Amino acid sequence: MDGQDPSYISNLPPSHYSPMIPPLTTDGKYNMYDTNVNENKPFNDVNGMLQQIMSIVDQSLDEAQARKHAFNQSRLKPAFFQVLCEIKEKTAINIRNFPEDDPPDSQLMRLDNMLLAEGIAGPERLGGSSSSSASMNAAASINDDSALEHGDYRAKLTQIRQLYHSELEKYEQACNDFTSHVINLLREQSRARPISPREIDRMVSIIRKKFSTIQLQLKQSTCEAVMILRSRFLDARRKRRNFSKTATEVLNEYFYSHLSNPYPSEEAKEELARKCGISVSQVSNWFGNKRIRYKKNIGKAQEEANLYASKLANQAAQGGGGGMHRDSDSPHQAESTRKVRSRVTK
DNA sequence: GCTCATGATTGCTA
DNA sequence: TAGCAATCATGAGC
Repeated sequence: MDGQDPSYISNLPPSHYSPMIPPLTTDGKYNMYDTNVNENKPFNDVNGMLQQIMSIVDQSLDEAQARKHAFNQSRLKPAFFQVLCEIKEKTAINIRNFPEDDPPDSQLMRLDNMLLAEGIAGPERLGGSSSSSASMNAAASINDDSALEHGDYRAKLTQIRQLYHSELEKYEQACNDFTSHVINLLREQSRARPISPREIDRMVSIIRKKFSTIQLQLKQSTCEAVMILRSRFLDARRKRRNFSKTATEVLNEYFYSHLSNPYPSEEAKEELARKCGISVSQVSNWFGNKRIRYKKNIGKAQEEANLYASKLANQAAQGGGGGMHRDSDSPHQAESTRKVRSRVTK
């Protein structure tokens, strides 16, 4: 929609324009050379103003500037432009209308939440993210190698965070620059064209939407980078580490001292996890593997069982004790004992 | 490089 | 949902 195309006016009911608009020529254009139109006619009626504007493209730059200046001085100009703005609102401009109060994009919200959770977005936290830190701490508590990797992980996460913020800043700067440029341009143009403040707002909104699409892509690629980093550092299969000797001993001691019921309760698992510096799920994995491998190789396991039995006997003789509860401490365990015995003899 | 040990994962069952 | 069984992937010893 520009000021040189009068088509939107011709679509209006005659009451809107007939007294003002010059007669149309046979090819559908306005007769710029109508004898009633004086080229130097001052901007003192709407018909004349329209004619002056329509013919402005045929003039030299100086002439056009002079006419534009005179036009801006006209007392009718504000009302005239207001009418034209209303016409634009009611006609062609509606095609470009879009809902101004879009619901928040769910994908964007998911990405924002993830970036927050990973410590990429939001205020910087010591040690990076809380969730990833927790999982990394569990992994890193076993040995120094893991601790080093933890540091490496955090360094890489910080790198991603810095890159994300620097890119985000660039996008925001570019968006603001471009928006203010367009606003200035439209305001300048509004001196000679019917551009309402609402139309400017709409244009700003369009620009912001375009830039937010770019931001979305940035957030997506940042999330991907974090995912790749996490899978590289946290993929347990690739980074499998044997538990420390102490941890294995603690677990074996519990296993063989509860051989008839090698099913630690949640509390026992937590205690074992704390003692061994591993997670509860690792304790569960260990007992799962241990039970199945014990069952498969009961001969060899028996030797190991004897070893731990004598060790426990020594501890008992010295008045020590492992601190963990023994077999048949509870009715629940007695029931479990029956269960495991029937399973092992399957 | 091969073999065995071992921690983790997956699919299934009760 | 916990546990079993099979399997994968990696570590460690030789």
